Amino acid sequence: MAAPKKAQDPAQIIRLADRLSAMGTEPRLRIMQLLLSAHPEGLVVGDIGTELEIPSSTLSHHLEKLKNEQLVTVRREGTFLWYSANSEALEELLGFLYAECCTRNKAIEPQRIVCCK
Amino acid sequence: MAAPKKAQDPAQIIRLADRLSAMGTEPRLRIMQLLLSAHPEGLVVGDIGTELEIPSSTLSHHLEKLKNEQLVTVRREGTFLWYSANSEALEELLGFLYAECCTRNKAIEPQRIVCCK
DNA sequence: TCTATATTTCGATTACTATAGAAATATAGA
DNA sequence: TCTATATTTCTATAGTAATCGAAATATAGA
Repeated sequence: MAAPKKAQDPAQIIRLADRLSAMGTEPRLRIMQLLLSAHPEGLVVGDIGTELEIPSSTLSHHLEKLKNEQLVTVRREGTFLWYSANSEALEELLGFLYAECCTRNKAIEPQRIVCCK
Repeated sequence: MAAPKKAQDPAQIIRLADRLSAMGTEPRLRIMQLLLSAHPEGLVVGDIGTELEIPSSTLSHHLEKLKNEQLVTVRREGTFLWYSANSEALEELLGFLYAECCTRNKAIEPQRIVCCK
């Protein structure tokens, strides 16, 4: 069995950076937010576009980017493509940030993330 | 007193997206990681550059970007500029992601972030 | 097969973003 | 003031990314 991925693993850092970047635009962050609110079924492309008022070709590019970074998954049902948030990728990302900020270092107290509000 | 910022606040989404984007390159994610490991004192620009092998002009641009997004703070001590991770901005970011994934929606179980590994 | 609808791909434009050498600026100390 | 060191700004280049209308493709159903 391979050793667990460390935060210093160059490939992991690059993957995490790419995922942060993929979520780092307003339209795509809204897409992720919307898909999470419809988790785990997800939403059809057309409904995402209608909800967020994004032209279909633009939306298609954004979804492709999120898909390339494994932040979303797709399944086809007839003519429709259902996009869902990929909780595994989000877990890795959130786990990394949590570890860096709250565990490996003590920049943020855990209860400020976990309990409050 | 102003109402607490909701996740739907357009300005907050844009700010969070900009911060995700700012951390969304390998060099800048490494810078943040390094600054967190030296938190709260932070590090001098030259030491960051030496550690990560980034030319000074390139590093300066990366630091400027992180500073513009409030992800780092700077203080001068003589000739040296000390950069530190800004835990408040990181807390907002981590809090948002945690809420979207674990609280508002149930895409990830909290204990998968908080306890494991 | 023909039509309607869903989604992507094409093509083009525009605008950022990362990079880094060289020059400029800032501070401390002699 | 002069020098040394730290850091930024200038300048340029190359690559990447966001946008979206129009055309192409995919699927279902009549």
